[in-house]
Amino acid sequence: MPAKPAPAALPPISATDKDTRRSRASGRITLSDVAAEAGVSPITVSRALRGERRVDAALVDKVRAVAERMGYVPDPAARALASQKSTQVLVLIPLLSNTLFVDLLEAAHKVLFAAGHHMLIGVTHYDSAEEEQLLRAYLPMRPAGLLLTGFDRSPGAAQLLAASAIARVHVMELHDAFAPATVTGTTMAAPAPAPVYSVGFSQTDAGAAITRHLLDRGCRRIAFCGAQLDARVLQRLAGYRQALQAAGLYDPELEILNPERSSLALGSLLFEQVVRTQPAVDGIFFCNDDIAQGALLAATRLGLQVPGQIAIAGFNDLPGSDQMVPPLTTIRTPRSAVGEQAAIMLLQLIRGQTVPQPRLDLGYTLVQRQSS
Amino acid sequence: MPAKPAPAALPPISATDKDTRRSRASGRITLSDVAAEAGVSPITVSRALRGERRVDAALVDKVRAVAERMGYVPDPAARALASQKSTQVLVLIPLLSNTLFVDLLEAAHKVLFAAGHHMLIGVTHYDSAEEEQLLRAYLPMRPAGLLLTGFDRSPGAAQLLAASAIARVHVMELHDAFAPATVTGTTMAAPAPAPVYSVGFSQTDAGAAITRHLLDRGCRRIAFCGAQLDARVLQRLAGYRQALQAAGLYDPELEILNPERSSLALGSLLFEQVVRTQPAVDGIFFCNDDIAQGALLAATRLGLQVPGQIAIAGFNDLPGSDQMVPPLTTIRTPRSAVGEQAAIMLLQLIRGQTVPQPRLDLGYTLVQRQSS
DNA sequence: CTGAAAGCGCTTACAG
DNA sequence: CTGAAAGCGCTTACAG
Repeated sequence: MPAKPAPAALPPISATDKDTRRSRASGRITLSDVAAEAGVSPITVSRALRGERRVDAALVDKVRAVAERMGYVPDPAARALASQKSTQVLVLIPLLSNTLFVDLLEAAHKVLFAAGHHMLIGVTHYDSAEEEQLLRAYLPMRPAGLLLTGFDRSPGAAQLLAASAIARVHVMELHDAFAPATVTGTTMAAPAPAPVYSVGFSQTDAGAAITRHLLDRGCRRIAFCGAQLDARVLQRLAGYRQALQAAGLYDPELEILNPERSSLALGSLLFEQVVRTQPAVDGIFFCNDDIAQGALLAATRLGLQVPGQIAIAGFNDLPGSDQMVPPLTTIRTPRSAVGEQAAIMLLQLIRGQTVPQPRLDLGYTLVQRQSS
Repeated sequence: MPAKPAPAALPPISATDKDTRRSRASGRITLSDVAAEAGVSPITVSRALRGERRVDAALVDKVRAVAERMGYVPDPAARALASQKSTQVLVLIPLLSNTLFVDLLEAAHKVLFAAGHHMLIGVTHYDSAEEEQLLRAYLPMRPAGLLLTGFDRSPGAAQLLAASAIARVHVMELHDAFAPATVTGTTMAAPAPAPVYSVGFSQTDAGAAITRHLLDRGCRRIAFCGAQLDARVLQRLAGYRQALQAAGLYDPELEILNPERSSLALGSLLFEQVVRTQPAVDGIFFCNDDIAQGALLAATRLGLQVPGQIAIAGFNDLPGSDQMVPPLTTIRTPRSAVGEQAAIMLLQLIRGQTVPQPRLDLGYTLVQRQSS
């Protein structure tokens, strides 16, 4: 029961205990305990421990030493209540079962944890209603900051965010640099639109790049297989279209779109569908590596030569893609760097520092392997 | 800035604003606001909203209606400070990049979220020092409960837990039913040891079962390939040994243990190692599906027949195992059920209810596919 | 640079 | 079943 480790002696009998303590005493070492021990006021301890400037350096050292010796740990709840701000950072991602987001989370966690923040992870399952529900549940916890995936929100979620004024950074997509400013129609100067912070890369450009790669490899009838159909998949699709239209080889018949969750099994299915219904296809761009991996396995089962008869490319460079037979050509996405840089940007916002690049483009890399 | 959505009119000038409000007013709707509106005391609102029994039913309805209409949301920080307990549940898992734990997390989240709790996820990376650091960081947040993986802890972590008295459930392993009670050596009756709560299955039995399956399929020289070498992998290894010793076919030379993180690439490597150094091996039990999948890909590359020349079995039934060529025989582990049941058990502990089965065995299933 | 006072928004424990 | 008082452990805002 006691928060402090039990002393070597047996615990005092409860009656005695009651006499000694206040009724609600938690047994916890508080700021006041440290203050009394150090011979200063609680506020000074508070300031010293938080690293506020205007405290005598010698005092800071002393207070810190005393706090350390007493094993003092600040109470996050009390802190949050008094300061109206918690140490938590709310991170909303679509799926935990996608390595992409796990890598992002790990990288962000590292930066935030080192800065004394804690991550509260919310999984939306690509469902904007779920996302809104999570925001409704977690925003009252007054998170210090918010990390969101992309820009697609329900109107309700957008309103919650607009009303909250919490520092936030969007990841994996870049904010449209030329978004129209909201015009108020008054004679007063319209307030500058709140800047939108984003860290990612152009999904559209990346989609175009891998499509051009397939063209360069000699493919002429290139299909697009998309699952999930979230905003980023559709951006990759847009890139695919751009590239094929520029080459004069675009054919809408070759877009295979399936709203189901991306998986190896779905990849096999989509591959078989393409092979059956579009036998002339000589290359496929899969919107994600897992469906591309499923396609490679299906090709093995069917005895089809990759890339001899049909070239295959994926997206994201997920684990295992380099192990496939043949190894998968793909786009490597900088998700760890995105998580890290987004966390750094968020810290800058939380601290009220200026952010050098509100729209941080981290690019992508074409990884050519043997499947194309 | 305001927590309420901005009114249609322009915001008042700040001087006026100052006159109207207290200096630290957050603009938030509080319990007192609801109480004033409903014509009762704040405590009654508090009790009504939390569903405490001893409040008049009609009053409860009224208070709830008023709270709803005003859009009142309780402040978690204030609640945590006053009650000395937060709504958070701390969940510590080894790795987020393992589907196993993600499934567990999703299932636990569902139960806990529905009960008004929030999950704080900590990733230990199979490192007990990291785990201890996470406990040190998160225990001061006074989580309502704890979900831990297995029973391996550093002494420091064990001490933190022992001193905290927080409700906790261990997952994925079952607590040893016959753990020795700590004897104090005093003449006083030793206090009954605190019960340990666990939800999982016997990793050892499951390891023995899949090994026996390989024996049943006619394999006589069966190798064990283990990566990561955490406690659960070692338990599977123990099961492997039991089964082979019982059959009189145990050979320590056939245990290939590698402490590296489990991955497809490592699986390929281990497989090639077995084939090269132990050509007589006719079956391999891989401690996890991902290395087994890598082995299957390596077999494809090498042109080895599975199971004709060598049978392969995995563990956990991870995504993609059913898609491999040939599909992978494995042990399906009930991680979603483990997450769900562990969450339910934790809620019972948090609420002070009795737990019908402190040691909940959810079993496992042998899934025979074409790789064996 | 340091501090006394007030308050953050709830719940506990005690009365009635 | 309802409430007045006190308090949870911090920080803010104001003085000096």
